[in-house]
Amino acid sequence: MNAPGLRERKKQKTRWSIQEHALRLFAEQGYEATTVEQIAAAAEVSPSTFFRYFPSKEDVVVQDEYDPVLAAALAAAPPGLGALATLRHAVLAGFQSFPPGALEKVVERGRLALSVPALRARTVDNMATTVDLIAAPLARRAGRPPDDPAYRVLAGACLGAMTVAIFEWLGEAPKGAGPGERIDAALAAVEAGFSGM
Amino acid sequence: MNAPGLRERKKQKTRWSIQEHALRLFAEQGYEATTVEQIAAAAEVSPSTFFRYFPSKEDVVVQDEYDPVLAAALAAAPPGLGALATLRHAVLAGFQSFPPGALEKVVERGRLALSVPALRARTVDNMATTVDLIAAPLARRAGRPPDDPAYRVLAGACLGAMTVAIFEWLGEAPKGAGPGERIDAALAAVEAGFSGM
DNA sequence: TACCTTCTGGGAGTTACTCTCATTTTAGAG
DNA sequence: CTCTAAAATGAGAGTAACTCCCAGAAGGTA
Repeated sequence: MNAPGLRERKKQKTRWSIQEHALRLFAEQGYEATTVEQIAAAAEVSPSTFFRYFPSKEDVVVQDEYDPVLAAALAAAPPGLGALATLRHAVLAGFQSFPPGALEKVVERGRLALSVPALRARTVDNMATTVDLIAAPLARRAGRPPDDPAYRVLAGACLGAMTVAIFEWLGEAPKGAGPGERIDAALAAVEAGFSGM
Repeated sequence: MNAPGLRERKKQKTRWSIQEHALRLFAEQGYEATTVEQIAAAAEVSPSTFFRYFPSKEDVVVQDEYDPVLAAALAAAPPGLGALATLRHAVLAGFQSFPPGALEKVVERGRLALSVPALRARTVDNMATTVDLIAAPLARRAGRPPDDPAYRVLAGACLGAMTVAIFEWLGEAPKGAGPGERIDAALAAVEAGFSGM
């Protein structure tokens, strides 16, 4: 019944406008040198409205769009695989569900998040909260309680490896392997117990 | 020649006083409800002085005392071991160099850092910056360049596993295995490639 | 048209943090 | 002990992120 009404469309537009202007200003002047007031002025809203759309200045950059994707991919992974194989399968599937053009934006935001300490902290912390998201379904598949410490440790190790792989990729010139392959290689190394190192 | 002079001793005392009063107030009223002004007043210094000793309110709680310990232990580890075995050895040695009474304070600060989002983010981010610290000496031992991506991924995986193990330990009642054993078990699982899971 | 809900803007207030400058305190030399 | 240079402190003003509150505008409905 709901073709989203004018109200909803306007809100979407406002949100998008705030974010676009913010990222542009961050790129031009740097994150800390850009004030919320400037962003609000550029997006033609009041500072009050800015904080209604984003609870903090950091949230304009940092947001978890990948968690639901990963959760869905984990749920859809074929049965009968080990925990690490399941995760590898899900991560690859999740990456393939991404439109190819979206990568540039991800890279830009990622680089920003990497270079500004406050943003990096938030980003890494988000990953830490993803531990449950990964550990619970993997444990369930194995017939273990969803908060099984062993599976949480496994999830932590995989997230740590993936985080480093992504940061490594972001820190490079855009040649060489894409993020999907990097992450898969990292998980493969975990699966092998880093044998030979 | 240097029995630390009066000046240095006084500074140490001031620093300690600020931190003690801060942690007490945080425990009594909560982190966010405690203002820097209150801490400064309790420690009988001016707010200016507070910021001379701690660059931010967060830094009163979050600080890296373990990195140098771990670095030293890594340097002192016996040669001939694989990367993961070296790390396990170093971590255990590092823990054993801790006075046993220090644990309670670590636990208190750890619980605080775990429950306040801003502190948790800082804590986790600190761990992320430890990747180099671990990866470089391990890579060198293997005759690889210190920024070898494979060793950075290994370090990331180990840090992820250790972080989860510590958080798991902090979240529990103080029964059961201590932090050293937890971390060692986590690293053992990594070394085994989480076989059987 | 009239009404109700939701969104917006503006203003006042709090707090973390920075910078500057005058004053005090300490260390060491004569 | 005294004088001087260096270091530490305190006080004040200023900025920016955020919060709360309230009045008015815009969207949806009868």
